[in-house]
Amino acid sequence: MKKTNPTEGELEILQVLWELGPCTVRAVNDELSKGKEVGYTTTLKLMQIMLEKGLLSRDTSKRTHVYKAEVAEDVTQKKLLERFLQSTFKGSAMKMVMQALGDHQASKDELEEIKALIEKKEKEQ
Amino acid sequence: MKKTNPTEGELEILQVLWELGPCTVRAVNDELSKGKEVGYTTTLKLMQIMLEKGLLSRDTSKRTHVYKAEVAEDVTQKKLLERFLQSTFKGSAMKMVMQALGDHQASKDELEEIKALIEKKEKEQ
DNA sequence: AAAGATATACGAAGTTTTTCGTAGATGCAA
DNA sequence: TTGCATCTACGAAAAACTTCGTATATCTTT
Repeated sequence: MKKTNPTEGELEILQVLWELGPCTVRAVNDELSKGKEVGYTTTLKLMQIMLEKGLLSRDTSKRTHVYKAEVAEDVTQKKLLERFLQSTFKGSAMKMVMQALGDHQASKDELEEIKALIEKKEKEQ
Repeated sequence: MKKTNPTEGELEILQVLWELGPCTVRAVNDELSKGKEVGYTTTLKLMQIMLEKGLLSRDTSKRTHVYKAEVAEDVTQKKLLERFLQSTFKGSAMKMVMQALGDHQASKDELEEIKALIEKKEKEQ
C-alpha cells in the first residue's frame, strides 16, 4: 500500500484505465495490444502487482475482476514530472518548458492558453 | 557505440560531466557523494559501461583517466523529453507545459522569455 | 454432461540496471 | 625499497522490472 511511483510498464496500464475507466484485464490487454505485442498473463501479472502496490483496486465480486486506478492522472503526472525535471533538467522547469515549446507544434488555442497562464502568473508576482 | 539513452544512474554522471567538464572518476564520485552514498567502484563501473555505449570518451594517457561526455546536454534532454512526454503525457507537450508552469516558480525574466517564444510561434503560424 | 474458451493465481525465468568485492598495477612518502 | 594509498579491470551478486508457462477453476456452448 505504498503507492510507489509506477514503472513504465505500469504507467501504460494506468493510461488505459484513466482513459477507459474501470476495466477487466482483458480489456486492458486488448488496448495495449494495439500498440505492441503483449501476453495476456503478462498484463495480468503486472496488474496484480499494481494492486499490491495500491496503484489499482479491483472488484472481485464477479469471476472476471474489474480493475480501477487508485491514483489520479494529474497527481501521478505531477509526481513523475518532478522526478523527471530533477533527473534530466536539474530541476529547472523553465528550461524544460522552453525546450518543449520550441520543439513541438501547438495550436493557436494552446498558445493562447499558455499565454493566459503566464499573464496570470505575472500579475501574481 | 550505439549511444542508447542513458539510464537514470548514467544521467547523474552526465549531469556532473556537463557541469564540471571532463573529470576523473574520483571527481565524479565525489560530486555524486554529496547527494547520496555511492561506492567508488560503482561509479567507475558505470562510467566504463557508458564508455562502451559511447556516452563517454576518455583520455588514458595518464594513469588516472579523464572522462568526458560524448553526448550534448541539450540533445540528450530533448530525447529524454520526448520519451517522457510519450509515456507520461501521451505525447501532449502542451499539457505538460501547462502542468509545469502551473506548479513552478518562475522569475519575471523567464516568463518574458517564454512569452516571447510563444509570440514568435504565433507569428509563424 | 462434456469440451472448449476464458479467468485467476503463482512461480520462476529472462532482462536490465545497480552495486560491490577483489585482484593487480602504479604512484608516493618515509 | 618497502609499504600504503589510489587507480583500473572485471566478474558477479543484488535489485528492479518484465515476461511467460502451467495449474486450476469457472463459464458457455452444444
